[in-house]
Amino acid sequence: MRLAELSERSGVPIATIKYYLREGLLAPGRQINARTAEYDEEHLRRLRLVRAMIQVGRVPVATVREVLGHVDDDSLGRAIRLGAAMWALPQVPEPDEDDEYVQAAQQEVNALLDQLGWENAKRLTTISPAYRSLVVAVAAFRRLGYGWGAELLAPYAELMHRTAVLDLDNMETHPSEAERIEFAILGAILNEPVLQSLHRLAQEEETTRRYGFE
Amino acid sequence: MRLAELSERSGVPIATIKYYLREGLLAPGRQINARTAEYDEEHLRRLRLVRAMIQVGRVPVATVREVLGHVDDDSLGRAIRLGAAMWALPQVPEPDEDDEYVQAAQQEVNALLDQLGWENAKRLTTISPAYRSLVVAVAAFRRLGYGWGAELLAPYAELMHRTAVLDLDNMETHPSEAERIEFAILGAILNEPVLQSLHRLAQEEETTRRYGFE
DNA sequence: CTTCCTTGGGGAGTGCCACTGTCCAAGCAT
DNA sequence: ATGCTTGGACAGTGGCACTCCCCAAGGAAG
Repeated sequence: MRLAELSERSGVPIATIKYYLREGLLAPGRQINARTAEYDEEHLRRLRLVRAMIQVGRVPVATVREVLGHVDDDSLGRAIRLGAAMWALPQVPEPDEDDEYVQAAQQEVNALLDQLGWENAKRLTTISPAYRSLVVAVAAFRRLGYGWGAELLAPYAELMHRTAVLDLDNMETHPSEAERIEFAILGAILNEPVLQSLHRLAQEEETTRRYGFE
Repeated sequence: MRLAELSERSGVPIATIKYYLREGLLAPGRQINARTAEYDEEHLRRLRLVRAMIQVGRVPVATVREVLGHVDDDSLGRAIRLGAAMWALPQVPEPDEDDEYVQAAQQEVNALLDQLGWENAKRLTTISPAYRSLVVAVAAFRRLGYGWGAELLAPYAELMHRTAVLDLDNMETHPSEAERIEFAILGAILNEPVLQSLHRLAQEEETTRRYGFE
């Protein structure tokens, strides 16, 4: 298929596809002659994945390129490829280690991990972006005068753990290793908008149950 | 306190505070004379809230202004003020009603709401941004060939509902109505980074439990 | 064969957004 | 009085995700 058809079937404007090609998010088509290139179903699939990451997952273009590099790298083990996808996701600014609120938040989060018995996560605290962004968020609450301690966080963490179990159970229903990897990476990125939307819907539902529409 | 001190105590650069003042995110200080203005603790608190929304919550400046307008509007009822905060949050692009995947996703989500008995949420489908962004995310999955039906979504929705119950329970521990409103709005915005981080941490924990570090 | 339209490539430009640098006149401190 | 600081205004700046425009090569129509 030509560029025009690729554009039509994916719904992505031609100029944007050219941009993705230039940025290395999409492999070049098979060159038929100097001025014609041929694209196949695999290109279409990859293009849709890129679009989903950028538009639904709000992943920056540079990060998409990085994530796709891991997807295509057969030399990596499974945990590494999963980790590569999640760790490349958008991050909040680095926590300022000297800030007193950040230090307090760190202790709070560490206490939480102890309380939950998340030994593996504890070992990753120095490098995990998820740990760092949690610290930043908790510190922001504390700065505003809201104690957001391990005892309040724990029930949330428990629920999120169950969510992660669902994620991995779903992933394991896929038969082939390659498909599992793609689903996991896709899931790590696209699940979050789904969860966020469900959370907001649930808040609307629960708020109106308690207080009505007014 | 002067601008310089406000900057120092909040950690926000002076130029940025000036920008927020211009954008109407922060009330002007009490004018002492033509070239001096005085700020108080309330300004500091508001500034920290603005910063948290922008940096941790990734809320656009225009949206922050809108949300703060609702926070300060005493004429609104509680549910409206809560809704105003959540509905102003960043959105994915509008779903394209003509797209077949979007239509299928809509039916899927409607079936889910029926199955869960979320009657109130169902009544809001035409206007709720959360509903629309859920549809967009589910449609993106379907376009990539992954069925993401009500039966798979339901357990996630159940967990998110419990999360929302925790949110509102926490909110109700605050004694005054004004404080509850502020906490709810703040929570709606800052809770999401917390949840997202916990989710990723839980995924890391669960992945390494199942597959080790490799 | 010639004219005209289409195609893919590539660089430059656009629009948005969150800042940030510069300037200026008025205060204040010494 | 002199020089530093302050608050206000406005014009950049930089990053990012596109998007426009032009070009030369093919192919189609007459």
